[in-house]
Amino acid sequence: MLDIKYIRENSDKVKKAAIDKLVKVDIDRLLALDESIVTINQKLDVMKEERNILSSKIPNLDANEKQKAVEYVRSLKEKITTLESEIFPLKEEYTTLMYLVPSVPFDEVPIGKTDEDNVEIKRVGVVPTFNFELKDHVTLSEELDLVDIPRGVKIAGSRSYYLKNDGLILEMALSRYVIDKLISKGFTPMAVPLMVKEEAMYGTSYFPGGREQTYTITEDNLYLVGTSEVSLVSYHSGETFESENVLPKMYCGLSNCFRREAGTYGKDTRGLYRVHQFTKIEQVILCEADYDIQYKLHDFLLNNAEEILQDLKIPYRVVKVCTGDMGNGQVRKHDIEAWMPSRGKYSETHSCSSFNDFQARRSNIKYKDKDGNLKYCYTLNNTAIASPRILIPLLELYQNEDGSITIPDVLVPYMGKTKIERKQ
RNA sequence: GGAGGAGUACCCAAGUGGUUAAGGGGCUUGUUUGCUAAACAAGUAGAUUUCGUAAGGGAUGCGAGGGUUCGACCCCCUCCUCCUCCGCCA
Repeated sequence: MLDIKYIRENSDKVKKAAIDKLVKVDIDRLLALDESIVTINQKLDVMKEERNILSSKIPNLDANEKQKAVEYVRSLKEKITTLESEIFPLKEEYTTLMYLVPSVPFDEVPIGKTDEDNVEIKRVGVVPTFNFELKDHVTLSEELDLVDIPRGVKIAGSRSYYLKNDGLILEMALSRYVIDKLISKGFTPMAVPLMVKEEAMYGTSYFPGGREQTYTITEDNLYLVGTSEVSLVSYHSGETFESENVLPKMYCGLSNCFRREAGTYGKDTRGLYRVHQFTKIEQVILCEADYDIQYKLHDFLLNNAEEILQDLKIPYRVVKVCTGDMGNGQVRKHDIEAWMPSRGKYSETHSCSSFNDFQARRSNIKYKDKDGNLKYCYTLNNTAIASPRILIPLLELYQNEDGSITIPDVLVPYMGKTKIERKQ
């Protein structure tokens, strides 16, 4: 959510942002509503003041005067009620529009419509060549009994799977290695609620836009999170930090993530790339409302993810995400795409975003600055590791001609072995 | 799941329909005394928004949202949170 004052004073920028982000929202209508609401509210305030003054005098009046006064205030009350019923639909429309208004991306963000317009800024690592025919992760994991997709589909429908044997251990090893790394960088590790209230979904700006991607538990009015970012950002919702000295707050959340993947029917159907339920460790930072601080922390988050891929010796590229491929609230975003041999291309494994105060405003997270002013925090997040998607490059790049998988060096201590081999 | 109770400021807590939401503790400032400290006095109800160059005024605000009323912390409804007891349970 943006500050209405900002929208009033920068309507051209906001309109351009909406066009660039492919968001349909009528800013002129919003501003007209804002003006009407303010005008009516002013009238209401004057009438309410009169009502308050008069009604407070009523107990001291004699019977005759009292009756007159009550009648007058009653008529005043009717006018107030009428005005309030006029303003109500305006406020509703205003709120609906406010939730749709996107944040204004930084100037550096490329303008474009889809992920094809994202701009590659670097490639790291060398795509290896093999002198034998490569198997894809589905074949490898079937042969080594690491994953069972057919039975996942039998039990839970399409895009479902079982992780088995060293497949599970590998995921746990990755998780533990990543958490240890992030702890060493100052993050507080957390396991988070996977089911959250609607406020948390709105507060992190996944709602109203992302409703159809979200699993709903109707009976209890709860929602399954698509990322622990929802729970981590909401952790401090409604709170005010007493001083900027306690910032930044750095958290990493381990969670299962649930995504309906509505509208992706027929897309990425093979294997573990696009599934309804996965495991992810997410980095989240709340920081001061300062461009430079946020900028540096964004680069820090991005670098952490890159280090993880470098440790795993997975070749990747980093792209600047274009306006059309950005979320509503994001002002700067980078994706990291890992090389996936079976897809023959780099594909997204990490996504790093800065929000300015877009989420903090909705979640009401503030801090008191040096001068005692209350300000909304800035929020940022990035993937640290998401499995099973990361298993695609991992299994495919670490496969050997005999069908075994070499364990990356950094994971050996967590796996307790150096190879996954076919059971005899 | 069943039966009760509670939510007021940084903390405790009074307030059951009427002007300015008691009182403690803590905190801040001041006065006093040789120190730790004590006593006394004053200040401590946030936050949002609107009008105004400003000084200052208005509206909202007692867990959240509605309702009744001329007027609601107080009465009614819904929801959230916490506590006690019973039942169930990894």
